[in-house]
Amino acid sequence: MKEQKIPKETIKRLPLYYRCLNRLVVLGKDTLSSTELSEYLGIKPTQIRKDLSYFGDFGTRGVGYDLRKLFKEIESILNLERSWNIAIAGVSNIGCAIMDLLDFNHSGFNIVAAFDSDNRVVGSNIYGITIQDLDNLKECTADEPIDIGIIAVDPVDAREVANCLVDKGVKGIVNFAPTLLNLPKEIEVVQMDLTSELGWLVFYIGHR
Amino acid sequence: MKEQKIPKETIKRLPLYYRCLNRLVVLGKDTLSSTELSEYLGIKPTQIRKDLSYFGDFGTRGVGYDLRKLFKEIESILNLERSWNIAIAGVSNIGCAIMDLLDFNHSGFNIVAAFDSDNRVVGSNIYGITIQDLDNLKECTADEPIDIGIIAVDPVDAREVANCLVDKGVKGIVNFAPTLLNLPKEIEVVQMDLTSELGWLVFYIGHR
DNA sequence: TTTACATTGTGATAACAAACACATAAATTA
DNA sequence: TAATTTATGTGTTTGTTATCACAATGTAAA
Ligand SMILES: NC(=O)c1ccc[n+]([C@@H]2O[C@H](COP(=O)([O-])OP(=O)(O)OC[C@H]3O[C@@H](n4cnc5c(N)ncnc54)[C@H](O)[C@@H]3O)[C@@H](O)[C@H]2O)c1
Ligand SMILES: NC(=O)c1ccc[n+]([C@@H]2O[C@H](COP(=O)([O-])OP(=O)(O)OC[C@H]3O[C@@H](n4cnc5c(N)ncnc54)[C@H](O)[C@@H]3O)[C@@H](O)[C@H]2O)c1
Repeated sequence: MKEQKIPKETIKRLPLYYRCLNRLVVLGKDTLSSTELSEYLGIKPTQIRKDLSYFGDFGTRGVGYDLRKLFKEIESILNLERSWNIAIAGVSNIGCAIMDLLDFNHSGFNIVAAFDSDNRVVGSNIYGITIQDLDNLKECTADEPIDIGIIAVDPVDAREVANCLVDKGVKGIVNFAPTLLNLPKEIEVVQMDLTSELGWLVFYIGHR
Repeated sequence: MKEQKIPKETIKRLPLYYRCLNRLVVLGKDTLSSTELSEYLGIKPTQIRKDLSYFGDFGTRGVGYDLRKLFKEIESILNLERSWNIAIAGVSNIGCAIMDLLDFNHSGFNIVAAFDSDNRVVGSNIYGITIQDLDNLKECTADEPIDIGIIAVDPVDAREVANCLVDKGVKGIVNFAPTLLNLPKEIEVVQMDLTSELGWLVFYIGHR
């Protein structure tokens, strides 16, 4: 291992390794080779080893990796040892699906607040979280800091909501609305955009 | 313009250009420079010009691009002139959100079938589509071919459903379940995976 | 018509990422 | 204990993508 700039693509693969390892731990496996992992993930073993080597020498030559140890290492690299507070804006289909997903997985991502502008849902309780009015987002002084905001509101409202979330101090945003957000560059933004994905998908499907 | 391999990253940006252009057309704009588009999208103007130049000379030097013409060109490149038939598997939160989104946008993506295994929803009608039992997916001889399948079922069922969809002849799959699909390589797969995205997001948020 | 200016298209270069070849080291076998 | 096998870690090479510099070409003003 050598100090070196770590490719973004490497970081993006780590969560895949992490989840796969997690499942194998649950299945009671002990040791794992890069070749075996590569068969599960469809990622070449040399790629996996190179990715891991940016962070340390986790394996044993001739043997492979200690599954639990490697899992813990990746957990630590990704900052998944601590838990992260999440606020959800827009508690309709997508918003509920996410509350469902994160609550069920108790994955270290805690939903600490949920907001909606629809009076019919404000005040109701989902998974132990009381849905607040969006104005509360603007004004509330949260007990716990919110680390990440997830936007699942109507596309026309996404930008305003994003700005509110940034004002509240979130460091990252996941945006399900097909709306480009113009945020300070220190805020990490993940755009989950079905229509765009379909767009490039049909390019490739059509060219065969 | 010259015959040349087109970067995948270029293809992935085209839908962003496409949507932005669409909005500007609606706003009644006529002409657009790469610099202006770059301000909307946060993509460098040279990048935009290079991307477009793989497909032809669409602009006029000193002037810019004819908005409508460029829009039509990109539509044609991405194969969005024709419409695409989509089947949805799993009509719960995510499935409904997608039916909602695609139905509302009438975007050239037509939902022609929807499947679920839950007897309580099978037979009910959403947006004019009757939810069918998953067994129907295995047996039905569809009137219209299904081009793309969207998977929004429970993670443990995703693989089986994916195989059914492939048997039915889909050329591409969008998978919302956090499950890796092992499909023939000629099937294009888009993995929409919130947990993985959160994984790499917190890496970067944590390292500041 | 000439000059100044705006904007595109592209070859060349730089930055980034993946793949490869092989040195290294542990385990197993003879 | 030597030879063989297995599997990691990494410097080098190859491939891909972004950026840059600038020639080409159009518009508008002098
Ligand atoms: N990325 C994807 O895969 C994908 C798929 C489907 C839909 N979407 C998008 O996700 C978003 C949510 O879709 P949906 O079907 O779950 O929701 P929806 O469109 O049914 O409703 C949006 C919800 O947000 C609330 N809302 C609207 N404005 C708000 C505001 N300013 N503050 C707080 N809450 C507000 C509404 O009251 C409603 O509950 C939409 O933008 C949609 O286009 C994305
Ligand atoms: N990518 C993301 O952003 C994201 C976010 C939230 C949830 N998810 C995932 O999306 C999927 C759907 O989540 P949800 O909350 O909409 O649904 P859900 O988990 O509430 O229910 C799944 C639906 O699929 C149906 N189903 C289950 N097995 C099926 C089968 N074999 N054939 C047909 N239908 C079947 C069920 O009857 C139910 O209607 C889950 O896998 C979830 O983990 C993804």
